[in-house]
Amino acid sequence: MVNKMTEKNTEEKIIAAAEKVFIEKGLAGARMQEIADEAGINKSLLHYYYRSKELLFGMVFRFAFKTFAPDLLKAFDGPDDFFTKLERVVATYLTLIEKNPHIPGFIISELSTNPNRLVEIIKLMNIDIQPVFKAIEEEIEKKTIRKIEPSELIINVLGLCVFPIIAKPMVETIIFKGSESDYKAMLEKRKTEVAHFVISAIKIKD
Amino acid sequence: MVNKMTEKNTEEKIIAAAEKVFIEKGLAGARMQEIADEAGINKSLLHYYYRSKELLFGMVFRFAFKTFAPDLLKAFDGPDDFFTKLERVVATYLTLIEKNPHIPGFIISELSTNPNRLVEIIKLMNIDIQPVFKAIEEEIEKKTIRKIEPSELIINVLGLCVFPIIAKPMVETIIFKGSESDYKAMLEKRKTEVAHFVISAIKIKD
DNA sequence: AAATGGTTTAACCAAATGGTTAAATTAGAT
DNA sequence: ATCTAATTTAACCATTTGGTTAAACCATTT
Repeated sequence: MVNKMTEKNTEEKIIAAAEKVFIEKGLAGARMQEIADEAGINKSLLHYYYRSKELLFGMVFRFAFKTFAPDLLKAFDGPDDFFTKLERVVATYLTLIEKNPHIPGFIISELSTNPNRLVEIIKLMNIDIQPVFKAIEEEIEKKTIRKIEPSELIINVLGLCVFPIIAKPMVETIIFKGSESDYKAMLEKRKTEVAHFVISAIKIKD
Repeated sequence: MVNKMTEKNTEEKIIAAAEKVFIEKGLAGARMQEIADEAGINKSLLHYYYRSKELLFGMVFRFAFKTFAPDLLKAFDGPDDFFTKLERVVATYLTLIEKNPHIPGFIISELSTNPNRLVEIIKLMNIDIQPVFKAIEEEIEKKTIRKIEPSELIINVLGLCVFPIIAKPMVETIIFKGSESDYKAMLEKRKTEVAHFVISAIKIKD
């Protein structure tokens, strides 16, 4: 056993480096040599452990997708009422992507150039949003929220969470006149404000 | 004069081809040869007319940005009341990006890898969202909408418009189980529903 | 300590890629 | 018709890039 637990072994170093480079530059923009340099190893080791650029990229992409796809849905079961869940989902998700701000854009961008990637990945993951659909429909029946297509509500919540992060340069430059601190403050505020906004759009008061 | 008005001249053919290829594949993924093939011309002509890949890309990027940045703001002046404007802005913008669905993702993605591009482009364009800020603040004062940060409202509207289009593969596959017609119907519906959603989130009824 | 098998490296390779060049072609002016 | 200047093309070039290979290295077993 080489692995001393304290320092990463080669495979881990490669994955960490590949994540960094691929997520930052995309499949087409990434260079195998840059990944090797980032990992501090010889380029041949990339092929020794992962065969090809495409295969290594696949690892990174699946990791990224798995990290970001399911958390949303899981957060939606539990005993709390719908609005509390919504608040929790948004706060959790925004915190997660705030820590990995390049990943949503990476996934969207790579899927845009190669939507096929999604087909394979979904086979291995079986994502089921049916429970979320059901939860929304129940609220509509209970008349706690107004009639709305569940798909529409889900898309809205996702868009409100993801957009300010993937569009950071534009938002920061144009809306906040280049002030990164204002941008960050906005992100922080959205952890509560997005749910607040959505709830005030759908809640039926009586 | 070579130009017969009916058929595009070489420069135009190049730009059209470059738009298609760059917007589809991004700067890093695009190939000069592919652009030449798409335009039906010799690769040397790309350099003859536009010097380098970077310069040709700059043309395309500025065109894309100019097409998509300002329309939003312009639609916001006029005599109509705030909610009518909002409805019009959303419908207009969604129609525009529906016809060019790859452009928003293209801009976001390229700015993500090189935010510096935005700095130059803003010099040539001077985008001023101040009027929109003001319009929102006035509505708040008039108590037609609840107290909300203007930046927050703008970001929300943009996110609700842009997200379902840039995330098409995910939305279509996961939320609509692969049904493109359902996806398209959703987009169509959003031309009115997004404004409706936003208005119900901010309107003060009395 | 010698053998073994996994790991790592330097050197190398073929294909791809952005870009150049010089010749050929074309269109308009004289 | 001939000249001229812009346009277009094929051939070429240097560099980059993903990938391979064979030798070196190193830890463990015997």
